[in-house]
Amino acid sequence: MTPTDKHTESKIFDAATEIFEEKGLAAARMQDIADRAKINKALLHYYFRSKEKLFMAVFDKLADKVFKKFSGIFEEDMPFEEKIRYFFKEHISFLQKNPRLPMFILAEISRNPRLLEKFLSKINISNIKTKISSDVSANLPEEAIPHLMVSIVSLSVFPIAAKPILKGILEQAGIEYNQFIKERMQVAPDFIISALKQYNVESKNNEKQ
Amino acid sequence: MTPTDKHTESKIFDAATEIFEEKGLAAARMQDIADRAKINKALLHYYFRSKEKLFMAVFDKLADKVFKKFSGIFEEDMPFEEKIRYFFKEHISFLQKNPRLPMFILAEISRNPRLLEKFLSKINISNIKTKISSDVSANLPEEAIPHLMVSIVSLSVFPIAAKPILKGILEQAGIEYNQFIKERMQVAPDFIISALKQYNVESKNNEKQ
DNA sequence: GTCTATAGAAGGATAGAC
DNA sequence: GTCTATCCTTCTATAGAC
Repeated sequence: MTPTDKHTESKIFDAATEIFEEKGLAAARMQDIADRAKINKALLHYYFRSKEKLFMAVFDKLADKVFKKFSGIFEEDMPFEEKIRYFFKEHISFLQKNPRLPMFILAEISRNPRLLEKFLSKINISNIKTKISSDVSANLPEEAIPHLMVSIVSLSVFPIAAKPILKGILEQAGIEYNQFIKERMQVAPDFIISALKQYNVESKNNEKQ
Repeated sequence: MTPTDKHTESKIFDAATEIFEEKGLAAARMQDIADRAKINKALLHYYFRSKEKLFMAVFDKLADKVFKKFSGIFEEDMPFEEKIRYFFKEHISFLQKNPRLPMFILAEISRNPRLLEKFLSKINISNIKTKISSDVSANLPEEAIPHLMVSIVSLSVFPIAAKPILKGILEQAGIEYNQFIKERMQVAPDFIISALKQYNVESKNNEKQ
């Protein structure tokens, strides 16, 4: 099955995904989507009723995709340090294949808080929290877990979400963006693991006093 | 001088700033801006010619504001560890006062790459790089500086830029967002400094071998 | 400088032929 | 199911009175 004989509905859906990811809901034009899908504008309404409904279908699918990736990783059964490395490898290579995805989700939610509900209904945060809790060295206190998680996500998502700016700044400094991101698959987990090791050292020193 | 007898031009500018930050260029309406400024829609065009020009004026001002804050901090004369702590304190409290600013800049640039040039022209990256280079312990190799910088910025910007999502997730876990961010002013620099200390320890061990 | 009224263009949505 | 033609609303922008 080649891309050209896919059914119309999925051609529309794929085109809509590209346009919405690129421009966001407000700037996207039904005409743009029809053009990219190589069909007539009226067909968009035939299949999806309205721009709003088409957008919601796309957003829902993409939010799902993100969450499957995010939460799946912590289910893997491996030692914590290895899991952190696995997370960054998996996650950054996923985001590299979908570089517009994080900014799309973040920007659309920040402009339409009603989308947040749709998003939150997909996660069960305490599941993940418990999982990590049992993983991490007993030295890390309960309250530190959410901070660790936010740090991990910040370090993995931000450099991809801010790609255009970061790419621009790095190039001013003579650094190639794609190479830099590849390095981060190693650098970022090193960074986190170092911080946790040092934390353990300091905890032991405090116990001795 | 009370807010009500400010000159019309600056009333419009302030209203436009709020609306554009909140909705982005594409979703913002000239009527919204006129309403918020409590003047007539025609006056917007009298003072700023077009929506595009009004937007550019706002974007330029806000990009300036961000960069003054970002680059200024590393000019301070203090030991590196203290500087990191100072950066997070200053930066997070700045972003808390302007919570929509980072997402506005990131989202608008990612949707209109022409804005990037305007933004980049404001920075001199090698200045900052040299400054940090001379700050950090001699143990950190040259190539690691950009990674350190990106990690610092990721950890400070992301939790604010992703506020709506993060707030939603934290509340599901029974954690209050503002309190959490306040804690990060301490947690994030601790995290970075720990990682650097551990890095130094490992470098010394390698030398011994 | 500020307002009302309106022109003019763009975009979402539908009717109706095939 | 798919197309052309067109309606109708919304929005930017301007004309012109005060």
